[in-house]
Amino acid sequence: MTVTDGRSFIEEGAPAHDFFVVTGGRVKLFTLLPDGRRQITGFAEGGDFLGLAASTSYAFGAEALGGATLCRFPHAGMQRLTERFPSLEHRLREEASRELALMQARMTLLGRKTARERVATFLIERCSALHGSDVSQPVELDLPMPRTDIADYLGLTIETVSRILSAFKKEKFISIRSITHITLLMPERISMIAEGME
Amino acid sequence: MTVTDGRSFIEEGAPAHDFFVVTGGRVKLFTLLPDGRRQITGFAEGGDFLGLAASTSYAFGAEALGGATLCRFPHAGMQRLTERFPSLEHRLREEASRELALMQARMTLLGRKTARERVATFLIERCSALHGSDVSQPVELDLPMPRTDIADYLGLTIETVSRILSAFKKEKFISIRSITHITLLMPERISMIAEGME
DNA sequence: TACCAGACTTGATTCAGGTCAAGGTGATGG
DNA sequence: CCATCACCTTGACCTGAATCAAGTCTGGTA
Repeated sequence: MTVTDGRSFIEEGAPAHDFFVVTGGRVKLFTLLPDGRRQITGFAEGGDFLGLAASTSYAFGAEALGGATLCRFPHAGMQRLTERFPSLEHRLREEASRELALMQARMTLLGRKTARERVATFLIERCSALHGSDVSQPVELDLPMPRTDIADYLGLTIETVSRILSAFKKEKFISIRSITHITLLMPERISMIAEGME
Repeated sequence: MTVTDGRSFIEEGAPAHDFFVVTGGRVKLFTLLPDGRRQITGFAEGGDFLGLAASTSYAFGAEALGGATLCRFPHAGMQRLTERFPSLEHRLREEASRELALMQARMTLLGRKTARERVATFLIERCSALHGSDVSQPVELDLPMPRTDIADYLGLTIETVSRILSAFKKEKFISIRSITHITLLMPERISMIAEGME
């Protein structure tokens, strides 16, 4: 199943019949308020599961971020599979647990961190998604999502995200080679900021 | 296993050996930043599972809220149990999924809602935890947690929570019979505010 | 090479919620 | 019956991030 850029393939609140696995590209998950305010609750990429949080209806919407491919599994079929392979059930629970732990960290970010700390956390998060969490030397990052998405992910406005990236650049913590391509010059400093220790 | 009021029984970051079920009383889960800022990521009560989000170390701390009783299950024992009763694994996943959906809603609250909307959401949440989500007539609520905890749960300060409750009272949406005892006089109005539709 | 549209940046101003600082309240014990 | 302490409320003021408003950059097109 292929989804083109910006195409929505899960509608928040729609009855949940399927379960997805991202096989290629990237996807963003979000919830909306009636007046259009949006919270991006996560990004998913190759190998990630989608729809674990689904009961009878989806608790989130999902949209491709620059083209993505997915595998769709109807719930009924999944149930047959888990009955046949009980270890799959275990795997799914592990996946859900990992996601839960991530979300707790993100709740702390949204509830208690300053804008500067949020952006720093985001950079470090991207960084350890790609490479390990080695924070001792410069790292090149690719930010495949537009600033709007970063803002909606961090609970900020696009202007604030932009301003803080500029500030980090002026402070020589990062260099911005192009809109999507950023180098962390001092990852350990950014990591400190992310944890609220400046 | 009994835990007295305010007693901490899970240390954030400690190696996770156990899994808990709350059998009585209430418990709060939280994460801390190095400088003491706190985000309460959830409240748990009778029947709730704790530690689903645990991998090798706990992603959160936990503390009793006015005395609680718990059942402790070592991970190893759990594993033996799930091997014996595969349906338990399924049950755990369901629990984790439910929790995931709740957390997505909470991320939207923390990232995108105003203080007024957050407090309204909190009241409605408490309300539907006790009774159904019938929002048509006055409901009596018991808030067993101090204002500090409500504030840390909503990503606000205690002063803001207090001010907004007072405002709701002046607007005749609620009446405050005592610190812990609140009546929603117009639940449907509060519900509207919670969703950002005023 | 110049033009255009969409995305990003930057600046000026505003405001929601935080901070700081007094009070109030009510449960407990002397 | 009053003192004390912990928790809550209220007020005055401040500030970080939002909002409003121009620019600027980039990549695609002719």
